[in-house]
Amino acid sequence: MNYFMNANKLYQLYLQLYKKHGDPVNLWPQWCAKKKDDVLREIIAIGAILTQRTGWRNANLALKNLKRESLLSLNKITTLANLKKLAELIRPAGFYKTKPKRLFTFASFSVKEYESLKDFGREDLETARNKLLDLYGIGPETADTILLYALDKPTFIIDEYTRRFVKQRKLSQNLGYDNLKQFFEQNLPKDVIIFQNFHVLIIVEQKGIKHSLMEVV
DNA sequence: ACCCAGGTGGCCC
DNA sequence: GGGCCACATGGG
Repeated sequence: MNYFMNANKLYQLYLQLYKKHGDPVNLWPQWCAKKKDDVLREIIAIGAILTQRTGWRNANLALKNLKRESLLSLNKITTLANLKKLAELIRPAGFYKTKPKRLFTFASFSVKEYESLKDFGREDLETARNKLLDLYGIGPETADTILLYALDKPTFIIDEYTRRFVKQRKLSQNLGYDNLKQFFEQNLPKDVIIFQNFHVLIIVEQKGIKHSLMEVV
């Protein structure tokens, strides 16, 4: 396979994007913040679920609705067990039959099993990742987004932007999730900051946007 | 009226 | 185990 073939080349590409677009902490200040409090960690995790197969404009509308009702926290979301109110508030994010259940399932897991998201973050990466993947509605991309940005764990996110980026630059033939994830992780220093930055830089490079996609903080 | 947007689980074979 | 497919909304 093409692992290990161009370790330095991929890192050079990262540095090139960094030079072109600047430090991602200035582009996505919340997601790349060095210090995150639990409130921010929870909002990032909630945002990761709301934005599944959905534009950020719509995910933001859902986040704003939750914030307006003072329900933008995992604890508060667990109080909405009948899902009707939750469905109503996050409706702009689409998929009203599945997303409320997904959000509630994740919130319940976190609140029941752990003191806080930071507490969940004390689990080692593989354990935490497997627990997330066991939850209804959390697939590899959402799990890795929560791990990388909400919990600051060194795991690489593969999303549509990453696939397009890899395809356009012909970095790898195999575009499967696990294959691409290994490709990035094995050809870069295992550093959470680099993983976070690279992912932001790929999106900025692909979309040309210069600001955080998540408006609510 | 179309098309798209940071996926996932449930089918089918 | 890989390859399809439905799923919902708001904005261009």
